[in-house]
Amino acid sequence: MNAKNVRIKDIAQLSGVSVGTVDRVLHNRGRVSEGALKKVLTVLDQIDYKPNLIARTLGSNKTYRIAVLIPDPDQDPYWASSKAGIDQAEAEWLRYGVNVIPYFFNLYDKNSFREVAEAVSRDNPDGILIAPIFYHETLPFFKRFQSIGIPYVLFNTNIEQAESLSFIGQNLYQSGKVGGELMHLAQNGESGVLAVLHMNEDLDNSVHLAEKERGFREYFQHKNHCQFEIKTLNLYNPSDSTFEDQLSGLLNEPSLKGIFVSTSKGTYLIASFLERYHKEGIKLIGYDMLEENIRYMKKGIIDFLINQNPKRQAFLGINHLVEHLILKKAVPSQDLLPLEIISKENIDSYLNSGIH
Amino acid sequence: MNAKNVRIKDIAQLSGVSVGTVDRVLHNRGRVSEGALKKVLTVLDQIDYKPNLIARTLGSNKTYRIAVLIPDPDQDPYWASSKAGIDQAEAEWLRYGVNVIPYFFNLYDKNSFREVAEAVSRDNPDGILIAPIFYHETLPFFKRFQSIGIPYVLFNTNIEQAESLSFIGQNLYQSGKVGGELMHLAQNGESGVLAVLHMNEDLDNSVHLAEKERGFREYFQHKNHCQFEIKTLNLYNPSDSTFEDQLSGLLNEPSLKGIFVSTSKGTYLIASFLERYHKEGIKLIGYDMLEENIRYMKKGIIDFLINQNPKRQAFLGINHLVEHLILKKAVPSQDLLPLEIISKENIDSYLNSGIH
DNA sequence: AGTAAAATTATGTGCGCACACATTTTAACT
DNA sequence: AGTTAAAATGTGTGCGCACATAATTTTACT
Repeated sequence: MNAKNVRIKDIAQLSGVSVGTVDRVLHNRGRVSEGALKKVLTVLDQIDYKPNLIARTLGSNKTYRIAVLIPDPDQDPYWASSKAGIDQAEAEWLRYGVNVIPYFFNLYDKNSFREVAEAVSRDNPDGILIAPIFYHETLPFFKRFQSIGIPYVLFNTNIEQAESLSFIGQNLYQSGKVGGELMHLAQNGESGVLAVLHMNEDLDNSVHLAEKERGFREYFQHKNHCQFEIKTLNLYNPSDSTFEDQLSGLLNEPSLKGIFVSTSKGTYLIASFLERYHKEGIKLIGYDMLEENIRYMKKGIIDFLINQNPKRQAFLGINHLVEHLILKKAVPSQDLLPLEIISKENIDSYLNSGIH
Repeated sequence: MNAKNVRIKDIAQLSGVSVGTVDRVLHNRGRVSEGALKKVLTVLDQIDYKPNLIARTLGSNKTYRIAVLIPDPDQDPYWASSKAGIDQAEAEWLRYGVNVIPYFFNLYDKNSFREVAEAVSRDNPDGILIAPIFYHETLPFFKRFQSIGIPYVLFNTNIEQAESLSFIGQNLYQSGKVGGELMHLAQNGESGVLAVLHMNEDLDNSVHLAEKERGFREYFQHKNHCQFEIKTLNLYNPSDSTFEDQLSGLLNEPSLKGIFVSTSKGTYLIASFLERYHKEGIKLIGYDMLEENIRYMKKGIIDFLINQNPKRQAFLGINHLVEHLILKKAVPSQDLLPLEIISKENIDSYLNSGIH
């Protein structure tokens, strides 16, 4: 009817060249004279050409391979969610010739990461989505990927120096502040002990957890009528012998009013302890809608969850790569997801809704 | 790598007829002899033919007209958000031959709705997206649309009897409960007066607001240690003479502890009154991230907002219609969006993120 | 049997794009 | 100026499908 779409043919006509030339300009294939290039570019500048994705995939029978480098989903339900997002994205793009190839590394083993990353660069994919949870180990690979010209997108954890195509995640500092706000809300009084709890093998290597703590503390800093004392506790493997000692030390603190856990897996672990020791009145705030966390929230043991939406993060990561590779669109260098607050009353509404 | 897809051509070859015949069988267009029909059907039965939807949309060079029936965006910023979502969806699908035709009706005038709905059915679009805020006036039109075979999708407000292709919105009852939960959290004590405030011309006709109130009250019903008294107030046009009287009557209530406003526009109107009268300590909870609401939230006058995400609702509405019309996909009969909780600390994270 | 009409079946075209290949223009030499 | 290589540009084909149209077969009737 109206608003006919601009086709390559139209661009060719407008700039007085053939479609072949326009094609070469659009794809930077060279072999175009300066004059023609200029003519086409001015036309492209004036109109808003959006290639017909459908026709494109039909025309070129290409397939793209995107490598995904994440921790083994079997080790942690958080990463299982990421995997789900990746699968969903693949299902969506499969018909456009996109193949996603997952590479899993051991969450607790840097060497395994190195090996797998090695394998990725050997397989030479068209694009890479990566969760760079090992800071030091990841850096050299970015250089490598860059030198062989494979675009890579980061998610979950940002590394500024990575010079990645784009990062998808959250503002972790602000996330900590939201944790503080919720903790404050959940409290009745204005004093007592609050704990920040990290569960990680290697805290030095994981700046992201420290960022959350900084935000949490910052929130209370600015509330001068608050008298809370904030303690930090680093726990490692739950099977470790010191684990239970350290934790029960904390839980026996009589004026303990709340715990803020910086990781999703840590959240339900702590919840299980609170339940076991029948500690009530201690507010618990943690991360993500893992199955276990949902259970403890419905039981009333977890008060709030901040949703990092691992599924959507991974989904968007693939999307960005596809947009870059196939649609040749400019992707934002940062895509910060909202800090979703999950409570007992709205949790179901999140569970029932798709990824969107 | 991946299994080659079966094409119409292949089916033709296997059954010993031409592609034209297969095409006629696939689309039930008749004009096929019994013998040929049988041959094709047996082949179709044995193999799993999935038509290439991409090629299909390319091949049939149809254009689709989708009518959108919503209140005038100029009357209420909430509906301006919806309009924005519609525009975004149109931009996305324009190149695939989808045209969106907006029809606006007067938010305060049922007759205007009737007239515009009449116009829609006269124009005979391929699909309709509709915000059925006038319950009684909308019903007959659904019958009409059904009889002439135009698929329609509802958003914002659900009408069970509508037998629509799909509904996009939120669980309003649950939304009220979230409001209750947040109000409870924001309170220091466990007693006092809480107000539920509706701003609507015609409350009888708008079940959706009543649903929110029901949820809100229900939340406190089940908290037996709560001593709150909940009052309901219906306000109409803010330019009305009784408006200010009614409202100041409420605000002068000495034990008023909080106000829950059921509409987005109402939220900032009340906020402006709270600010003008310097009423502090009255917690205010309302709906949606309208510009005005954002301002009052940052000022600390609005404590929480529940995000209905009008933009995304409308966007998804168009998407569902497109998926039904063009891609012939099965769309879910309900798409309930999450009840997003917005606070001072996470509001920016929502503002910075796109629609996704 | 012969012919026209109807029913059935086969072929051709275009959708917008990518890409291979043919053709023309320009440049670089003898 | 003439020849050739190189650069630039244009043309043609196919992707899988829908749909129009052409070609063929079947049926009906003189």
